[in-house]
Formats: sequence, C-alpha cells, structure tokens
Amino acid sequence: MSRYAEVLLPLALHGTLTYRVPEALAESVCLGGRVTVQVGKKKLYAGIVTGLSDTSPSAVGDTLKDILDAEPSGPIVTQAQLDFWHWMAGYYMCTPGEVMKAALPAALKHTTEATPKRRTARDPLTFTSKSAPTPRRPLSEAQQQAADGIKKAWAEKDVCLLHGVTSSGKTEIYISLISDVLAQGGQVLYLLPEIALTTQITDRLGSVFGQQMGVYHSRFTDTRRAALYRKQISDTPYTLVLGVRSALFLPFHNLRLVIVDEEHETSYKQQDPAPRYHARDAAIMLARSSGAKVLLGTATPCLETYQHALSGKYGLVELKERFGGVSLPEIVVEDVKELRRKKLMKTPLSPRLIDEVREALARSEQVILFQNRRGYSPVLSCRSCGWTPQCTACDVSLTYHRQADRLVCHYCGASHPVPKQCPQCGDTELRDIGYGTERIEETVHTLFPTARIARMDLDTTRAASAYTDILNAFGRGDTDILIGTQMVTKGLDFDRVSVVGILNADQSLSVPDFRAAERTFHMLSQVAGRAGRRGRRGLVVLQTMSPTLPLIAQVVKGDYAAFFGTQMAERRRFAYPPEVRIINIHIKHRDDRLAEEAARTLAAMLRPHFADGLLGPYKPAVGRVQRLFIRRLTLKVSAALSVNGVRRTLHAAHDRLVGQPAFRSVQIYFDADPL
DNA sequence: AGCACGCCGACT
DNA sequence: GTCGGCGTGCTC
Repeated sequence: MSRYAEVLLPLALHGTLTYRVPEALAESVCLGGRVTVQVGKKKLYAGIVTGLSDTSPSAVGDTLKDILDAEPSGPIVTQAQLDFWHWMAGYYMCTPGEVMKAALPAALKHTTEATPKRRTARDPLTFTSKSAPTPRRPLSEAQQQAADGIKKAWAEKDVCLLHGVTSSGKTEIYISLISDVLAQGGQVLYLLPEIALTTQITDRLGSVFGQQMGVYHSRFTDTRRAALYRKQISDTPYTLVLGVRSALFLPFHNLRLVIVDEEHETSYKQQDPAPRYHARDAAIMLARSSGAKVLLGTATPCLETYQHALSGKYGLVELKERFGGVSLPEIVVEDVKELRRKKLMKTPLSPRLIDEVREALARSEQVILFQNRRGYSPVLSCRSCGWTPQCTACDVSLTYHRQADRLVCHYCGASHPVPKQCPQCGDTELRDIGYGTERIEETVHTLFPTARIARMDLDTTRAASAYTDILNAFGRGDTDILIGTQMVTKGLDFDRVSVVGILNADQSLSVPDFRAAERTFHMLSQVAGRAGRRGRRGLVVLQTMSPTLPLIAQVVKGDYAAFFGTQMAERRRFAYPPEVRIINIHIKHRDDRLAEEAARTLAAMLRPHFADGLLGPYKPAVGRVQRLFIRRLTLKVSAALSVNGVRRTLHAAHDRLVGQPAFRSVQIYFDADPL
C-alpha cells in the first residue's frame, strides 16, 4: 500500500509536491488519478498523481499534508499522456504544471467540478447533423491515386505530406483514410486551426461519421470540453475526434492516425502563455510514441515541412488539379504605386477592382475583400503638429475604432476615448491615416450603396455565434460583399464567390522578420483560393506597391516550387530555419535599463557556448508591451548540437542570472521553434 | 501562477 | 496612529 503520492499541480512549479495518502483514500489514489490537495494556507487544487511510493522523501521531513479527496473512478490521465506532457515540458522548456494547465479542461483542474450528470439518451456531445447522413463520395481517379500514395508512403514513413492545391478535394481523401482506420478499430485525431473548424467541415465529416465523431472546439463551454475529455478516457470513446490545437491533449486508447489539416497555419503554435508548443510538431511526437501515422495536409506547406518531404524524411503526395474540373483563379496584379502617381487611386480599391466588383454584383455573384487590419484607421495624426496617440503601456500607436468610437491598443487591448483636441498643440482636428476593415466597409458602402455588405474580423465575431452567423448568411447568399481580415482566408468554400480583392498585399511583407515572405505567400495563396469554386473561373485582384517582387509572380502563377526555391536560398544564406533551429529568449522588466542589463548579462553567459549562434540582445519591433520593456536573444542551433545539451546550458544560465539579486525580478522565458 | 508576508506613504 | 501599495518568496 503506497503511503506517499507525487502530485502534479496546474502551477508553474518545477516538480511535483508530495502528499500523504490517508488510509481511507488508499483504494482511490492511483497513478494518473485526480486528487484534491491543499496548497499553501487555504487554496485547494485538483492535482494528478504522477508517482506513488512507500517511503517519504527525506528532504521534506514530516511536514507533508494529506490528500483530501480522490476520484474513485480510476485514472483520468494515462501514462502515455504523462509521458507526452513530460516531453513537451522538456522540449518547449516550461514546467510540467504549465503543460497540465494547457492539457486539462478547467473543470478537471479545479476542485469545484459540477457532478457529471448522467447524460441523456440524446447525447449532447455527439455531432448531430441537420441534413440526413450522406455516405462517402466516390473518390476521383486523382484522389484515389493520392490516397494510395499516402498509404504507400506510410509503409515506410510515419509522416506524409499531402500537398494539394486549394479545392483539390483533400477532405474526401481524409474521409477515405479515416474510414480505413476506423474499420480496423483504431482512433483518429483530426486537427485543424480554430478558424477553419467551421460548420462546413464538421457538417461534412459529421454526415459521414455521425455518432462516432466528437468535436473539441475552444469556443465550446468548458463543461462540454470536460465531458468530451471524460468520454475519451472512458471505455466508449469517440473513435474520431475533430479538434483544435489543444485536442492533442485528449486521452486516446488506440490512436492510429493524426491528420493535421492546413499544417502551415501559424495558429498551431501557441504563443502565450507556456507551453509555447507547435501542435503539428507535437502531434508528430505524440503519433510516434503511439505508433500512429501522421498526415499533414495543405496547399502551401511551411518550408520546414516541405524540406522534410523533399529530403525523404516525410512521404510526399501532390495533387495539382482542382477537383471536378474547377480551374484555378486568374490573378491580376494592380500596381498601386503607379495608379497613385496617375491619381487613379481615389479609394483603397483600384478602378479595375471597383469595375470587377460591380460586374460580379450585376451577375448576382459574391465578392470577398481582404484587408488584414481591423479597426477604422491604424493611426490618427494631428493635422498641424503631427502628434499621434500612443498606448501608455505599449510602444505602439492606437488604432481608431469608429463603431466603438474609441482608440484601441491591439497589443494590450486597452481602450481610450478619442481626444477632443491635440494635447500637444490644441488643434481640434485629427486626421485618419491608413485603412482598417471598418473604414473599408464604409468606403465600399459608399461605392455600392445597394450591395449587402458584411464585415468579419475580431470585432464583429466576439459573440459566440457571430462567426458562424456571418458565414452562414454569406453561404445562403444573403450577403453580397464580405470584407474581412485573415478570417476570410481560411478554408471557406463558397460557390458563388467570383471576385476576391486583396487590398494591400504588401502589409505583411513589411514586417521585419525572416518569415514575412513565407507568411505573405501563404496568406495571398489562401485568400486567392477562395475565388471561383465551381462553374466559372474566379478572378483575384491583387493590389500591391511592389508588383515586380518575385514573390508576387510566384503567387500569381501558384508556383510553390519557385517560392520554395527562392526562400530556401535565403534561409540557407542567412542561416534561418529549416537550416537551423531557433530558440528565442525573451527578457522582460518594467525598468528598461534593467531589462537591457539582464539581457546583456545573459548573453555574456551564453556567448562562450554558442559564439556566432547567439544574436542580440536586441529590442523587438514593439519594444514595450503591457508596461514591460522587452529584450530578445536569438539562439540558432545547428542540427549537429545535442538539443538536450543546449537546454541544460540555457536553464543553467537562466538560474544563474535570476540568482543574482539585481535580476531577481526579471522575467525570462524561452520560445523554441518560434514563428 | 496565487497568495501571504512585509516594509513605506496618505488618511481618520 | 492605521490602511494599503505591490515587491518578493514559497507552495509538499
């Protein structure tokens, strides 16, 4: 009978805490089981038992507290999950407690869980389709070849990349492969970015897999997520789970296949808080330890993935034709600089784009306009002295939101009323500089007063169902023109969209970051793919200030290979991923001087180990966020170095630094494989 | 991460 | 004289 338990808590603690197992709970306390313990003076937490022993750890002596309660129904976390958590904490350099926080629904991390109500006959978790179940559609010859190719690749390799142009019918291939796995009694995890987990995809998969499919979405209530978690740990789990990033952490008994759809999506990487993990990479790790296969699907693979596919580490299957004979859209490039010079840019829409929109409306077709910036105008400026409202907590200018009539910081969320007069010179007029989606909406309304216009961005989709409502209205044809940020670029399939306008293709290129070109290529290709789904060939009007950039030509031709070639040459030349691995070190403090000093000291400690591989310290583009001044170090690690050795060096340097009294309050964290 | 303990400014 | 600011350090 074990008398002591190691308990993992959802806190940023380094290890576990040891508790005594009272006689009365001896039956209930088990490895992976959920227990209630007291931490500190009064706080109660739910913890997970990660170890059991008969001997008390000598370091703690007899100050141990008792476990207060234990769930009698057995483990809620499997050993495989614990191993996965442990790997993640090591690789992404955070504590296991932080991983636990990300992994479990809130209801399972706290002590106040509503007693699970026996669920009724009509299981609310199960997908219920509004339409009658539809069987699998027969695969086209190209799709069948792709499915066969994937299975062939899996005979030798664990990971296969399905590189298929937009609208090539990847979903039907997934359905075929999922069916195979389910028929053999295996489980499937289908990951997709939150933004793409729309009713379109759940409806399609639900109509085929119905009762066997569970959906794990971050917009669901926590109760619902906890219920799905519990179903998955039970002995009657769903065999197919469709979910976002964090669905990786669900328990699986017999995981055989993981599909990572839109694998290039940057939202797979968790930015803040820790664990700063990449769901695609973590999924590959999870699959490896479960003996499952992985399928990565996208029209625009991320460079790392394609590199692995070319090198033979991953299998590669390419689908170059759109399904059902739909042709790829025509992309016309509008030279905004030239049009401005000729004084033809009277609005943010070029005359050509205005004409195309008008004609599409006349044909009762739909239009998507993409402007990757929310709000009304990103900068206000005093007309006489040039003063610009800045955030008081971050080093950025405030964006004017007209609907709310507030100035909003897009970094910390703070909002302020618009000043009636310039605080610097007293002038009463502030000019709007630049265009956000709100202002585009206003412009488009002026240009097409009778058109039905909708806007989709973070501001219009705050309410739980708003996102779906906007898309459904567009899908029904109740909206003629949809204006939006990145949200409109993700995997939406609408048959009647014949014109897509990209208002400012350069915006994401101007970010000083080695991935700017890649991100731009992804975004432009994805948004272009929204045009012309069925029937007529779609048209994309791409407005740019730099029409001669090779990247623009590559987007226009849909030439992924050329894009890959030019980008890889740059990455090699300047030693960026996939050529090297990057670990970013973030240093934050309220005092700018102290942040700088800490960063320099840390850099000095690390430089002997990494020499040229260590860059910085430098100030990031936004040097202060939420009142904290930021410095950054970038570590480029060659593939030859032992990753574990690198981590040990980093942890040692970190501990040495914060061990110095002067730097005690400096916040430091690591970001492995940053985007 | 909480949360308490602890040492310096504006209130009854 | 006390209320409370948040800096710092611990949690079995």
